[in-house]
Amino acid sequence: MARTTGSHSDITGPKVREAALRLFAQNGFAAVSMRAIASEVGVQAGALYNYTPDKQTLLFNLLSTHMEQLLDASIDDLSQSPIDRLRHFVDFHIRFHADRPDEVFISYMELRNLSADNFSTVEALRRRYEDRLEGILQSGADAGDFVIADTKIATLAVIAMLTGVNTWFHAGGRLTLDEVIAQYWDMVRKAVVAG
Amino acid sequence: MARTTGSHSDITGPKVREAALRLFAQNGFAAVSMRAIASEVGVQAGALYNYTPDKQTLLFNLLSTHMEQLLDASIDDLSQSPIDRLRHFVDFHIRFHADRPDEVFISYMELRNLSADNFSTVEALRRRYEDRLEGILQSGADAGDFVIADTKIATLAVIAMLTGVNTWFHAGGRLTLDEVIAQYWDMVRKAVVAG
DNA sequence: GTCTATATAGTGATAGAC
DNA sequence: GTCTATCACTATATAGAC
Repeated sequence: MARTTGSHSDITGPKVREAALRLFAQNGFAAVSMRAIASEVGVQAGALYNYTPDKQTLLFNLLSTHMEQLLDASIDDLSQSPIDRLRHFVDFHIRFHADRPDEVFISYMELRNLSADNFSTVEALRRRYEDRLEGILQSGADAGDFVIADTKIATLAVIAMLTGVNTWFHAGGRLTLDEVIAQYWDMVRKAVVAG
Repeated sequence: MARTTGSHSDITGPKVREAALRLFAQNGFAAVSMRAIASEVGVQAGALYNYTPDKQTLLFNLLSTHMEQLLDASIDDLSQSPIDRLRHFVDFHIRFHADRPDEVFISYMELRNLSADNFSTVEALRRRYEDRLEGILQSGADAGDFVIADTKIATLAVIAMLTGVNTWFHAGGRLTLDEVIAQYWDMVRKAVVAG
């Protein structure tokens, strides 16, 4: 397949998103210039506008794609017991987030830099993910497996606790991810059962 | 006490810090200009430099002051039982942070905008606070009151969970702060005792 | 598709008048 | 202590050549 000289859309597009993701995570959306992204990709700033209409859309695409992948990957098997569904959620959440530190970081840090419309879209996706965990906790509470005063609070508490792993975990550190997951599962399990 | 016309140092100084805090929390350090801060205070941009040598120092002072106040206020009574010390920590942490949403927010969001030296200073204060909780958990584990696989992980998990309250709690909402604290205490207590 | 050049506007910080 | 004016940069985004 012959290609016009200088035609690299299929290569440059992903490189722009990867560079933007890394730089946004490292320095913050507002502190990263289009020139800095272009420099990282190896093109001039003007060329970036072949791949995004503006800087705002670039950020939005990174965040919405991440949230959609999170929702696609988080499968809740309703045929299992609430305790098994919760165990799976904890394992999945920590692994998925540990694999994508930059995406997770900007998803928390750069929400306020989204336009109002874009924020609503991302926020709706986040709520759907939270609802998935709340469904598990509610099922367990209804079945008498869990003792939870308020499932919404418990949902937010568990997610905050699990996502916090990303602020300190690094592969090759004192503990393996399996060990970390085991202890978090132990704490989450105890926190929601009778005690 | 006579005062020279235009001399408002004792008023303007705090106003500058308050405006910077509010704007940094709302829009992010990098997105807030000195002109925007000045406008909020009611002076021209040049006047701000009577109160801070530069924008970086303004951020640093907000963060370090907050961390020092946190450390000063978090008193751990070693004569109490580990469970009572932990209960007090949970209650204190949630209340202190709920009272200072802007300070807490920028303390997490703007760490990367600190210079290397300033970051080290703030980071050291944060570690001292974490160590306070880890001391409680270790005492309880040593006494057999708590069952904790790794006290460092448990420390980070509990702090992440408690600080997460700030992302959603607003006074006057569905639940009072007392109710929120009661449920978080229930979850934390169960998570660290035998189960 | 990428380049160079540019329009337009904003930035942190400083100098000197009052 | 605050003002106005300004320096030296940097920003996003666009136009038109190739």
